[in-house]
Parts: sequence; structure tokens; C-alpha cells
Amino acid sequence: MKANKTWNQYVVKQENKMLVLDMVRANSTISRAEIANRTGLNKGTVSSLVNELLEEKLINEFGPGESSGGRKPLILSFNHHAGYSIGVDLGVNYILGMVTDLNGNILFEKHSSIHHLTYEETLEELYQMIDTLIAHTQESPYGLIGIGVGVPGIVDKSKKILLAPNLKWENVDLKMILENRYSVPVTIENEANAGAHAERRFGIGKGYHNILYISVGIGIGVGIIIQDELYVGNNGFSGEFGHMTIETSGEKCSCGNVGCWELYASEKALLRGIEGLEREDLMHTEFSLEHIITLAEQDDQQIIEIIESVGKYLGIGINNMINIFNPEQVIIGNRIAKAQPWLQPTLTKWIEEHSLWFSQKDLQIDFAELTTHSTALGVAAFSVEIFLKNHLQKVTKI
Amino acid sequence: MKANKTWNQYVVKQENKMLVLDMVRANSTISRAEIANRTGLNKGTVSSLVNELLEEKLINEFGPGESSGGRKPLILSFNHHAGYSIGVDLGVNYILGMVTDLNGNILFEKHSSIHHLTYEETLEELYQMIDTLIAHTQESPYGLIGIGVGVPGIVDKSKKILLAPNLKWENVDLKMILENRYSVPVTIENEANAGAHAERRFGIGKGYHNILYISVGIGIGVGIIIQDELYVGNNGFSGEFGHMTIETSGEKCSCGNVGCWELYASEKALLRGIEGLEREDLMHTEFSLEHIITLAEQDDQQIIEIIESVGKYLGIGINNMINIFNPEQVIIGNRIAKAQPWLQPTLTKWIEEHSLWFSQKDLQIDFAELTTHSTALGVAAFSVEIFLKNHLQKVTKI
DNA sequence: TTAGTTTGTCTATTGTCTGAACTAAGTTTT
DNA sequence: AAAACTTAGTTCAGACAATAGACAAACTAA
Repeated sequence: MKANKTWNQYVVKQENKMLVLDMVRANSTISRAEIANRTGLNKGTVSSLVNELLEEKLINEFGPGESSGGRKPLILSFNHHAGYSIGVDLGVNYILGMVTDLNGNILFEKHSSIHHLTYEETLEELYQMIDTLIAHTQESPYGLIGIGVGVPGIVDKSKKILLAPNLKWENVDLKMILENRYSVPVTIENEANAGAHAERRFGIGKGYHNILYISVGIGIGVGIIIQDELYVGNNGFSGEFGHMTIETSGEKCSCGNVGCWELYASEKALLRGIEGLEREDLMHTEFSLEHIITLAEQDDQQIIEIIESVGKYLGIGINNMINIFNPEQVIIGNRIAKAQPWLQPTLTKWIEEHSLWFSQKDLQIDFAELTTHSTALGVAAFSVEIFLKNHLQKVTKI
Repeated sequence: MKANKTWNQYVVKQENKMLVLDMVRANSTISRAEIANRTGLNKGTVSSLVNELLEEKLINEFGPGESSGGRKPLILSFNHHAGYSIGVDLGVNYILGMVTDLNGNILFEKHSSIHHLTYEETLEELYQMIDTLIAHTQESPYGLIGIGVGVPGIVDKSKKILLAPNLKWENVDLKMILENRYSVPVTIENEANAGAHAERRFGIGKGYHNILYISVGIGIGVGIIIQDELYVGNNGFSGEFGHMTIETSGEKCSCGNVGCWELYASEKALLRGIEGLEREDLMHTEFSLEHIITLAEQDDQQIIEIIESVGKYLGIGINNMINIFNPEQVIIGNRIAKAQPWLQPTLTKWIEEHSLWFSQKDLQIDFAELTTHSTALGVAAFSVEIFLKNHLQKVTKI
């Protein structure tokens, strides 16, 4: 049985106020009358809710707009300067941090490279990053409304980092650590989940409701958005698509399973493919995705074949996901998106040839728009949404 | 942006009334006081809602129950005789129909075998089945509240049957056909979805919130329950796990894909395995799952090996699903459940050895309890829920 | 008998949404 | 330029559902 909450007039008001606020956020300029039309709420109700939001500095009123045959409407817009959010993408060999306004516009941004740091050193880097970011926030009604951190690992429902293999972190309660230090709400989220959210809010996923965001970096992670909400599974561990078996008699994976998808369709797979070539000219370099793309641009056929193989395997896995989820949109994100020109043809070909016709109906396959910024933008946006929700809860009685 | 509805006092009342009704349905006997305690609603609110439900004949009041140190409580219970529901499992070579009360108790049941019927003949059989079932309903306040039909195929969001390959049906609007004929609300649902719902309401899935129900028959279908709600995907086509590739260089499947899971882990796989044996004693019979189980019971090692192979492949696919969904419970249902004794060991062994520790945490793997009845029970239960929801909507203003 | 507990009803109060009247400020028609 | 119509936004009485708290009923325990 659904663990339902009870309903009363306060809940009604809070929900309606959120509805009005969402309407203003979704439409950069809108009038009271149009809100009433679109939500179905009474004009009077909208008026009073809007006036409260104005007092709370969450929206602004500008002068009159264009008339449509009668009195000119008063233009409202979301006050995206009411506070600032910090988003940090804690990568394996970098930290990307940013300050955004409440609309996800980047106001300040900083990138540091890190290599083989201990847990304590990483934490120290993180503190320095956040300190710098805080120094760059401006005066505003609500100030710093929260800090979000995206991590390449498993985050459980209480937002504790259970396992981040590439960082070699285990059981870290980063949320508590940062909340104690900075005294603002902290959100910890898996990088794929954050990326999915960012693409939906700000990127190529705008307007879609059921999205699979595939973050292909060293490994593969998937952010699942179902009916506009992030699906995190029973304990928060969903989206481990990377360890889906696609080759029953395939190689062993470090996860204990065999034939895992990410062995064949990730950056890791690309690099291993290059190694396998045993080409003199590629032997002694510390190879990276960027080098590979440069070679592909020079029409290096061997390299292109390897990328295309990854494209085929991406197609296989994506095909599985389409059959399972029947999503509206699949977004391929993270670093691999840079290889789009060589990946896309093989990938889409595989899907078109191996997918059921009804699964391809209304299905959109896209590459990410925000690329390297998606994780940080996503966690910053999570903080904003949590802030707005908490704010409305606070100003409404109980 | 979430396409939210607006909230007002009527919605509040309707939701709270549903909350009270759900509480009575979930607990066979309960008092007003306990409902108030458990829901958090005010005693007076509960009293008035209960009294309305009593007038509407949806619940019954019995005499006083046991005192706990004060006045004896008045015992309430759900009036499961307020109406009757019809559930039909339209299988490939059978039709199973039943009349249930509002609690899913089977009051009458009928089974017919069908073979190689045309569309029109099948429809005629279906009519006869439903006519017989209707003749066996009793007098009650609300009468026949709905008809549900479970089909082995793809049902879209408007509940039209897009494709039922084994029935050779395409684009059949069975809902409209039956509603025109019987003038009661009709629910059409995929058999795996219906089975999932039945196991959660009445079977081994009681109390779980995130369930994967795997219906393994001739093919494989999966019913996905997320946060107590059936997930149907963008167009209603989710759960086509059967066509997930687990063997990249595997055989071609009729769906157009290669190495599909259901080629290796279904009843079809079992039968093909037996054929491959080319054993004299098995050559001339029309082989069925029942024969196979009889042989396994006689300790026929060749047969047992084949079943165990299917068990292993089931393990592979289930493992994938666990990584993807992180469910609370996986239920293996439909006909293959009969082979549980031989399937379970290999299946669980594979999962234990190939799954990440955190994915196995809080994970329950079970075999279905309702076996052959799950689909019909599920669709009957869907009808009940739709009826109750519509009823409350009707009696509340707007 | 008395005091205390639990169940359930009743009533006044609170607070929200709604509809309708109303003001304000524009456009279009005559 | 005046009149008629449109559209935007405010105000206010009315409806109604939940709540708190008083109250009655019915029981237990001492």
C-alpha cells in the first residue's frame, strides 16, 4: 500500500504555489492571466500566490507587456538572482566547479587537474575549490542556497558514497562532511544521474519526460528519468547498465561478472583497442581520447575502425535499453560524445536494423549538448530545486 | 515541467477518502481510531469519511471489538461483496476466465483450450467465456464493475493491442469491442504487467515496492513495478526484456535482433534443447513442459542438464536487470515456475557469483505464488482499482 | 465507587479556493 | 471622438474540508 501522506489546505496551497512558481520558471516572461489560464487556477488565487512570491523575492514584476486586445498584462519573471548555487564535478583526474544562478547560468567556473591523490588530499582540493567558488558569489536575498557534488560512483539513498572505484573511495559521508564545514544543504549525486538531470533541464533533453542518459567515460553509467523524475532504485543503485552482460562467454570484468557492456563500449574499450594494434607510433605515448580523435580526424583507418566497433557495441547496449524502457529519448553523454562523427553512423545503423519497429516509434537518439559541464550543472540544479521546495514548505504553515 | 493538476478542497477530500479506504482494504479489520492514528488524519475527519463510505456500501461496520483499556472500538471492514470483477487470461492455446470479488477472491473459474483459431473464432470463444462468467455473478450493490483481459503482446497507452505475435493479432482495439458489447469498463493489459500486479497484491510480492516480475513462458515478458506503480514506458511498450541481447554473436531472433535472451532462457529454449538431444524416446511426442518435468522428476540427467542451462541463462538476464533497476524483489513467474526445483540452484548460484555485493543487498529472488492464475487475477484487480478510483471521483464534486 | 482510558461524535474555527462583481487599461467599431 | 468591446488584475462573500478541542459513551482497573 502506498505510504501516502494526508492532505489538507496547507498542502493544497503549497502545491499550487509551486505550480505557479514552476510556470514562471518555465516561461521566462508570463502574466498572471496566462498562469491562470494554463494552470486552471482561479485568477484570484493566482494573484494572491504571485503577490506572496513577489514579497519573497522569488519572482520579479516588470512593466506592462504587449496588449492582446485589452489591458496590457504585467510581466512576471523568475528572479534567478535570488540566490546562488555551487556545483562540483568530482572526476577521477579533475575537479570542475561552478557557481550558477537559480536558472543554471554559469557565473564563475574553475577547473583543476588532480592525479593520484589520497583521500585526504582530494578532500583538501575540494575544500579549496569550494572556498574559491564561495568567494565568487554575489550578494543576494538568499545567498548560497546549496552545494552539489557529482561523483563517479554508487551513492545510496541517504546520499552516502558507498563506492567510487576509480577514486578508491568507500563509505564516505561527504554530505555530512561538507554540511558541517559550510553549513548549507549539500547534495551528493552520481555523475550520470546529475548529467541526466542537466541535459533535461538545460540541454538536448528539454521537453522530454522519459530519458535515458548514458554517460560513457572510462566506464558506463546511466541516469534514468521516468515521468520527469530521476529513478534511483530501491537503495539508489540503479543505472549500473555498464555491468550488463552482452557477451555470455566474454571476458571477466573487475566487477565479478563476465562480458560486461563497458568492456566493449567505453573509453576503456577504445584505449584497449589501440593497445591491441601494437603500432610503433602509438606505443610510447600516454594515450588519451583526445589523441584518438585527432588521429581519426586525420583519417587513420585503423583508429576509425576501433571507434566504429565501440559504436556498434554502444548500439547493442542501447538497443537493450530501448527494449527494456521504451524511453522517449536516449542521450549519449560524457567524454565519448566527442567522437560523435564516427560513432553515430554505426550506432544508429545497428539500432535501426535490430530494433522492433514499435520501439523505434517516437524514439529520439541524441548526443549530449552540455558535454563536460553536465555533471556540475546537474548537481547545481538539484540544489536549486531542493532549496525552492524547502523554502515553500517553510513559508507555508506546517 | 511536470504537467501538474491543480489542487483544491475536492481533491483533498478525494485523496483522503481513498487513503481511508485503502487503509480498510489493507487491514481486514480496523477501527476509526486506528485509521486516524495510522493516517495522521483527525478523528473527526476519519469519522465523516468512514460514514460516507458506509453509506456508499463500500465498507461494513461490525459490532464492537476487543477493548484495549477503554471503550471498545467499532470494527470496520472492506465490503468485498459490493461488486464483482471479471478477469480473463487470453493465452496462446487457452482462455482462463474468472469472477472475483473486490478482494480478488475467486468465485467462479473456467478454462477452455483453443487451438489454431482465427481472429473471429477467438473472439467468439472470448464472448462465450465472458457470457458464462457474467451468468455466474451474484446480486450486489454495484454489480459487474469491469472486465479485464490479459494478452501476450504489446499494448499501447490507449490500451489497444498493437501486436500479439503468437495470437497473430495486430492493431486490435479489444477494449472498444468489449465495451460496446458489455457496457462496462474494460481493461486490457499485457500478461506480464498483469502478473506483476497480481503477485504484488495477492502473492509473494506483498509489501514490496520495486518489483521485477519475469513471466517466462514461450517467450519472456517483464512487468516492472516502480514505487508501487506499474511502469509502462513512453508508449506502453516497456518490459521487452526478452529481446535483450546477451550474446552478441548469437543466433538471429524472429524480432530482427541477435542473441536475444528469450532464445536461451524460455520454455522455447527448453523445447529446442530437447529436440537437439535427438533421443528416440522423445522424437515422436508433441512435447510439453509438463513432460519435461515428469522426466526430470525421474532423474533424467540429460533433461536436468537442459533445465539447468536455462537456469543459468535466466541468471544472466536477471543479473542484468538487477544492475539496471536495483529492485527489491525479482519474481519468476508463469509456466516455467513449475521447474523451480531444478532452476533455482543454478540460477541463484550465477547471481551470487556474478553480481556486485551492493546490488544483492536487500534483494529477494522468489518464484511466483499464483502461477497460472496470476494474469487473470491481475487484470481483475486492475478493474477493481479503476472502479474504486472512478467511484470516488464521481461521488466527490468535480 | 471512582478515576482513568479509549472510541467516536459534534461544533466552532481556520484557511484555501472559487465565482462574480468590480476596477483598470487597453483596442476596435461607429 | 465616443461608444462598445476585450483583456488584466483585485476584491470579497460564499463554500467547504480539515482541525482542535469539548463532549459523550463505554470500557478497565483499583
